[in-house]
Amino acid sequence: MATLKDIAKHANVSTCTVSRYLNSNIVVKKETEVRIEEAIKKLGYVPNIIAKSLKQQETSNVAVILPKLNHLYYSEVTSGISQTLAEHHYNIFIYEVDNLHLDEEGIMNLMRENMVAGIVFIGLFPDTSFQEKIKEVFLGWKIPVVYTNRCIPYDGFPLLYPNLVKASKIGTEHLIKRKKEKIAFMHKPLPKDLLNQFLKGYREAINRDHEPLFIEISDDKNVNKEYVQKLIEHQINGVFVLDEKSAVYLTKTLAKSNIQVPYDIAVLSLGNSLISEISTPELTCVDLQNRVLGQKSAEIILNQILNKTFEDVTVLEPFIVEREST
Amino acid sequence: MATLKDIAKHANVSTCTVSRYLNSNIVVKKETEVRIEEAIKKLGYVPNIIAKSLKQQETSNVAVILPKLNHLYYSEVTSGISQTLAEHHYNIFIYEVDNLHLDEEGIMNLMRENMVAGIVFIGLFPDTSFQEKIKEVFLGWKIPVVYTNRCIPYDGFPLLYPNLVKASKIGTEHLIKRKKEKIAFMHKPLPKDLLNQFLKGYREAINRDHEPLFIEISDDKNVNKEYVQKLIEHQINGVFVLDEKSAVYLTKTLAKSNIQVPYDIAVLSLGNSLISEISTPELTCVDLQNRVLGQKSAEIILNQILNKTFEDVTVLEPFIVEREST
DNA sequence: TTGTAGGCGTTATCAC
DNA sequence: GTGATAACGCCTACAA
Repeated sequence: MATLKDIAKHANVSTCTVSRYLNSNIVVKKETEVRIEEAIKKLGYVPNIIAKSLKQQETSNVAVILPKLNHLYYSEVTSGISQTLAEHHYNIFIYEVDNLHLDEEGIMNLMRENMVAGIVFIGLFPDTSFQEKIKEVFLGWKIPVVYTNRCIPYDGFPLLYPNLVKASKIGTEHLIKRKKEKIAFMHKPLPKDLLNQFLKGYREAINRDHEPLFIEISDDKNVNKEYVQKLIEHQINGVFVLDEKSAVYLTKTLAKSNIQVPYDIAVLSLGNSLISEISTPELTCVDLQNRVLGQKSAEIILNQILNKTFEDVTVLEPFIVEREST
Repeated sequence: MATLKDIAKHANVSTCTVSRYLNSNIVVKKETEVRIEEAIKKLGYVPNIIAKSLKQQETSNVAVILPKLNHLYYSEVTSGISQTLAEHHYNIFIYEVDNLHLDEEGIMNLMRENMVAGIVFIGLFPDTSFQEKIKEVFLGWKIPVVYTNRCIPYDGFPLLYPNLVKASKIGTEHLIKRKKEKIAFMHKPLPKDLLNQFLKGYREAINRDHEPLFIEISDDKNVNKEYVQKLIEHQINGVFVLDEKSAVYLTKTLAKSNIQVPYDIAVLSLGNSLISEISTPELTCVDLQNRVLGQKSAEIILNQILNKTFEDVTVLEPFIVEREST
């Protein structure tokens, strides 16, 4: 494989002339340029980024760390990241933590070993011990970090997440607008602080004399008649479901119970992926702007790398996508 | 950041002792080991893979090149790749070609620049001009390559795909077993060679006096009543749909037309993602083993890297997953 | 068992 | 405008 040296020799100039020409650091004589270009073409020269990275002590690789890729949420966010990074000629490493068999320390060492230019954590590591590790990386080793989609208080490194309080609020308001005033919340097991945010938005929207009904779906189950029974008992006519898959299974179960969606009970889900779109009936939902989330995450990483300013906390505004289920 | 040199100095040994100790090339005196370990811990040493890669002229980064990540098919295959590669401590680069704004030459140069250890192409580049480029990379520059999920004749580089003829055959057979003998094929626009494979499997399964009905769905449309009308005209009672999303929209449209699935018309889709699972009714489908496809793709790359033997062509066997739509 | 030194392909600091 | 030379951090012959 041809190297810079080979090009230099072939073009009768020094390596540094070639290097500077390629990086547009200097203007070279037209004649020199021609000879260099010719040599590059003839020898099929391609620069070696590894050598460059070693010399410059920085790579153009950004790591994305997430639980799993084969999920519409994560792949959408990641695709957004990938899009923005590609525009700036950065490469993207994917790490699925479940596959890594590494503890937090191991993951961080992996990042350092590979000299990644930045790290995007997506919705991960609820425990605070890891936050300390991330802070260490961010503050100590000065690796740009973004924490995407964990709604935690600001703690020294940039955060980026959707406004969950508002998501919950506009979702609830939408149901109320559809004359569904007895509204239940359905959700898979969830950290308490998250749940509190949803509760807050819900409270802001709801009539104060309406007793909220929170229904937690076991992690090992889908929504079934048992859950629908609860809805009936409480004379619920609107349900806000915190994940799309559960929302789908809810509508399925309602249909089997001869309960009409949205006439008897309206269903609104959080998250607007293909799932909501293809469900029967198609689900009205709160769009959390997943792709934008990814794009902005990448932007914040890039701004850090390029020493530009960036927001400590970026909050995305959710919006309603109306379909058939409300 | 501490380097090997620092460790060596701190432990009062030479860099090469440390290096060889770390790479388990030699056994060192217990005492030396202790001193080295102590230095590593004290200085927080992490090896620099970039420098290592430069020296060894090889990286442990494998590139996955695909059209888009935010799709259940691609993300599932990629997750499989990621899983197997992670087990062998390889990193994975993701390149979404739509975002790259690079022609084939540009993509290949990117691979060389980054000195990737291998490349997995997933379902891409139907035109043969690019096949030539890939062959050049594979044979000329000796970068391990796998071509995943393009059912083309063997042409010098390893191929890996599901048995589409069989997929089509067992799908058709399943419909026949359910007493649905007037079977239509529905599909989005498709390269002719692919279509021929499906046709072949179909022919092997079907009664010879049954005239096949192929329905192509416009790229800009979902299945609608117009298509259902065709089914009725031809007295179809079973449909084999070549993509899950279309299958879902077909069942939706059938429901709206008061046609019962599976009683009046059975529907069977190709591909077993979450989409088939959550559709109403849940779709019987042909599982193409997407995750396994990814895993095996990674294995073939690894075998090439490690100079082990590997199959030129690997064909995966599809199987039926029975749900409610047949 | 351990040390010395050269080089992987680049860029950067000088000097000319 | 251009060139020589020294790094970047690691591995590895070869030497001791």
